[in-house]
Amino acid sequence: MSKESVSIGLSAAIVAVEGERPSVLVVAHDGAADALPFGPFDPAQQRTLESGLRKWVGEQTRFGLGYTEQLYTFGDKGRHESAAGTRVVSVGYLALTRQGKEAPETEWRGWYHYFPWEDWRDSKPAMIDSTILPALKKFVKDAPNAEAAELRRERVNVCFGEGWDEERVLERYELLYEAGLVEEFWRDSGRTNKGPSLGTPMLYDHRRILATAIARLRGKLKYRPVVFELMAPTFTLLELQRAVEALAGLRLHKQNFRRLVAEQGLVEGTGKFNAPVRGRPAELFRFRRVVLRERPAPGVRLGVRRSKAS
Amino acid sequence: MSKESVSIGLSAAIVAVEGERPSVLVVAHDGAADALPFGPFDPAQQRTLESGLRKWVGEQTRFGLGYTEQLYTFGDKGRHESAAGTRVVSVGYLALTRQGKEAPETEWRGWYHYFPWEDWRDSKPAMIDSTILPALKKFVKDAPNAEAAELRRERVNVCFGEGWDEERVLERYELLYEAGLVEEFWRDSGRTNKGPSLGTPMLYDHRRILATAIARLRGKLKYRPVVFELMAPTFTLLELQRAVEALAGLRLHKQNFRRLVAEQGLVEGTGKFNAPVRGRPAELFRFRRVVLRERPAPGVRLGVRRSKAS
DNA sequence: CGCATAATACTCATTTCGAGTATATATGTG
DNA sequence: CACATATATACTCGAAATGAGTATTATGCG
Repeated sequence: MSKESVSIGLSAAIVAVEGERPSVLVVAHDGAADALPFGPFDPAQQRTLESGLRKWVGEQTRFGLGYTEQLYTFGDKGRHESAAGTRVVSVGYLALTRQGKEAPETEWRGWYHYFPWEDWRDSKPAMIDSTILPALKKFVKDAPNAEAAELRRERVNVCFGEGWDEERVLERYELLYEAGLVEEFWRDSGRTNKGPSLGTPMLYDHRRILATAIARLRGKLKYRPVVFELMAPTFTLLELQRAVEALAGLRLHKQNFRRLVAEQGLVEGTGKFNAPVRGRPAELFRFRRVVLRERPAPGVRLGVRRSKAS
Repeated sequence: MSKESVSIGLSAAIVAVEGERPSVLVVAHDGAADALPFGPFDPAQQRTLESGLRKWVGEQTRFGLGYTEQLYTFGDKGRHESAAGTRVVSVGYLALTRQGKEAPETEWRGWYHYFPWEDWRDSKPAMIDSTILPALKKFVKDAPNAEAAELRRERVNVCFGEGWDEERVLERYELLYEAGLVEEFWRDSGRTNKGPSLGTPMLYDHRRILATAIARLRGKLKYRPVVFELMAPTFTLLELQRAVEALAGLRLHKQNFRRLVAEQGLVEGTGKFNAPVRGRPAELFRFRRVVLRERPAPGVRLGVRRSKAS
């Protein structure tokens, strides 16, 4: 067995929501592609991978992390190599925080810059019908044989066909990658893209890690009360709804959303009210930490709405 | 930064179901603890982590893997160290297969040997009330301070309290580990256990990886048709139900289970029937692969039953 | 035939879900 | 102040999903 050294890298998709904008902390040097905060894992100093993560994220970004969750470990050759030629295996994490002032070299960026097709809040993004589906149709036709074409057709249908499943963020990104619709595909294969390039590209496989993070978060929303990690200590129900909508990329039915949240005992009123610009003042609520004890799987069930009316 | 070398290990929880027994492929040397098939990742030879996995699993166990899924990457100090003292970071995988003849050195072992408290099919396992809860009560009392005690109380309640959530396999194992109720805790801390030791221990952190695998599989069952990876090409609905029950560790309501499976279009009848020992013959069904195209998130929803009757 | 046993079909009450209407409380405008 | 507008909150309604059960059908066996 040959002896080639491996090093472990840690990347984190650090997510916050500000009003209606879900954002991710990126390291942006001029000219170079945006990157997720990334650091090496030092086995001599750190007892666990996660403590290593917390340490250098703290150093690099001055952020205290709240909820963190490991996402996936990527070790693909060619996707990420260190200068010395050692193989880098990167472990991706999702971390939730309240948006604060970013440290030097980093900035908050709305995550739909990277995934414009994932935001269905206003309406179905036009690019899906105008660009994505035609290009994917071609991708199906270009399959090497009939069986492969059938497989591709199924994937296209599951990802972008009838019945939008907001959780399939990674599947959609991977499909667009294979179809050559995102810049990373051309960069990784060393060729030049002559077709459309969707969304803002990122360094290495960081957009894939971010896709994994969004997918995981959208799923988790429904059965664990993770949104509250992103909210201020008190908030109105509409603010909470907007945060969930921002993350899920969908509009929710207001009345039903409040019913669900209330029924599940996720929040309690504070008796105080906000001072709205117009309209009736809304009560400020806080998260009821006790539900973690009371209910086996509390989460913000979505209560999606399918019609147009509000 | 000190220079300590790291190596990557790959472990796989290879799962099959035989009748009512969910089982996992283990490497069992006499005397030594059972281990998951485990091998080093050779960065020089392998392009991706998964291809590395497939290669040595094939060599060691002669098994072709079907569905595989990465689970989690563990790097805790002390939980797994190589002879040379290098730090081993292990990437765990879940793989599903149909049970066949095992290769030398490996054998199929029912996974409830390792997690006897997870099988609620007959009834709530007696050990929970007789052993686990009393010991955990003591664990809560032994907390260093009141706040820690409260945290521990919440965890105990979520893991073993009212409302069994069959997916929390990992959380429960970790809690039992910290409370010193599984052998690995004492082995890892170099002390001798004088209290109860629950379930069969495994090498290194393999039981933790297996717990992660079971948790993931139990979750996935409900929204992806993964059970069919474990079934023969044709099967009766009761066989399918028994497989799901075996994995989930719960009994389901027969009539409702068939309604769900049928309504979702997961299976189609073959027109053939089995030859039962007694009773009316059951139709043999096969998995309808097309649902992967038709429905966004097909899965075997459970239809849990809460009463005793069949 | 008359059981026992299992498969399959059908019924029913309750809960959940999506959608919508109604009412309450604020601001701003003429 | 009356009224339009905007937002918050409460309540209603029908359709579908869910949990639980009864009824009927098809076998083998004594």
